[in-house]
Amino acid sequence: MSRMYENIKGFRDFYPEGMGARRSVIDTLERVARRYGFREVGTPALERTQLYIDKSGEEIVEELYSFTDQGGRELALTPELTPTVARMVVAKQQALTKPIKWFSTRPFWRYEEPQQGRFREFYQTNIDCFGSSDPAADAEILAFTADALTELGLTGEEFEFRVSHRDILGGLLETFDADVDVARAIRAVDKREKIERTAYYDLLVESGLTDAQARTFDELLSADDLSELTSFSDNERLTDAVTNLRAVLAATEDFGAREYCTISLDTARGLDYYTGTVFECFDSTGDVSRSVFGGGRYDELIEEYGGQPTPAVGVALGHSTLSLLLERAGVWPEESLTTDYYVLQVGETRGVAAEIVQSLRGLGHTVETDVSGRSFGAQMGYADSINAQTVIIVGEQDLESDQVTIKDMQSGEQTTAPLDSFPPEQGRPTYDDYA
RNA sequence: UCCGGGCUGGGGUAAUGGUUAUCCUUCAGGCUUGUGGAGCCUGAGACGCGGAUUCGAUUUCCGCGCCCGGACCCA
Repeated sequence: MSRMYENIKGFRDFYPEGMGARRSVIDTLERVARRYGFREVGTPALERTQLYIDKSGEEIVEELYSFTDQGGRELALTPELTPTVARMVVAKQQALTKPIKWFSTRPFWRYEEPQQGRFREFYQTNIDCFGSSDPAADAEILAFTADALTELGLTGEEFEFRVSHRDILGGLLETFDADVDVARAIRAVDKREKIERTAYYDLLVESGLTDAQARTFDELLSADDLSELTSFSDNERLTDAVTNLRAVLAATEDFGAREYCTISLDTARGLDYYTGTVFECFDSTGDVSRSVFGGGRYDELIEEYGGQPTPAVGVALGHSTLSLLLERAGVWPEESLTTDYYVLQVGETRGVAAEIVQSLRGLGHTVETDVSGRSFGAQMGYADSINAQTVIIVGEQDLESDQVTIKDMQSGEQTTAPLDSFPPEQGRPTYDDYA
């Protein structure tokens, strides 16, 4: 049979084995988020297109799945969470106690060309904190992220957070010349590691720096000692940024996350969205070339959306790059089905079998039984294919002596258990309990 | 939007301008209403879509779609 309908480019199906692995990753991320007191929010798949135009400009529309609905509204599938949660904060600002700490895991959509680790429909877990400008709030986001990754099985050997501050670049550029196109220069910095050195200087010069300034600028960015910056200039924006970054790093020390953080001044994170701390997570081994995910502080967005001035900091963990990182580190969850029990029927034993099945399910176990009228051999083959740990054979022969047979599928050994005490009131009965 | 490489049963593959498209695996059933991961038997299942050239196209050419990777972009 030929395929009637092809996939939509960049959209993926997840079958049970792979979905099980994804579910386990999501559960881990969310479990850690809950420990930090982040609360889950639910958000719509559609927003008014204007929400994104206001934040990112008219050009953004071509990156969106946007359309006019039957009521004439211009809508778009959400390409990211931040505008939505910002809108939510503005809508109920007075009612919400601060800090507002939220998380959510859900799909987003962008009309882009798929590449490694990038799809048109992709999943993110977003963590945001609104209402605190204290460095501890930034540090808590970093600490959460570090805890989540280590809980997934990664170690500090496998990832690093490159941390910077937006005003370090901005302040530094201010000291050179008022005419520098800061956004353009920052975009150049973001490419620094990807392009030729001369091309990088060219980009800096295009943004308004002289050759000599470009060289000085580059040298200062390479410094891992923040005091080199403050001794170069006493520009207030710059020195404030250095002070703030130091405070954030000191707080990560307190939360036990400092060891994962590296000062990396060429971490810029795209356009002028962020206002303070910015950070990206990278694969230390270099196998995943793009950043795994990123976050930072955006203190002005709530006000821009019509709310009271409200500082904010957050991170978005993209599941597609995260799964690349986990796979290459060898800690991606196993993609196989598991089943606690298969209850095998032989002859007309469905009544008794169903009772056992429902009792085991009542104990919280995953239990399957025959729903196809299959033969003994076929049922055994099916039990094997779903990775059943234990098979309970409910056969006419067993019932004649008021017993069931319990078979351990790993070893192949089997024994019998009395029908009137199986299954017990609690626990997870196996072959070993009756051998 | 642009560039490169792909596309043959569910997965992996072979061959071919002309008869019934190869093999492995998988799936379903059976040998086997009382034993799965071994074997045997039977069955199911494919040339991505459209157009052109041709007596004839899965094969050649063009367009499109999808997949993989890259550029741009990365909120």
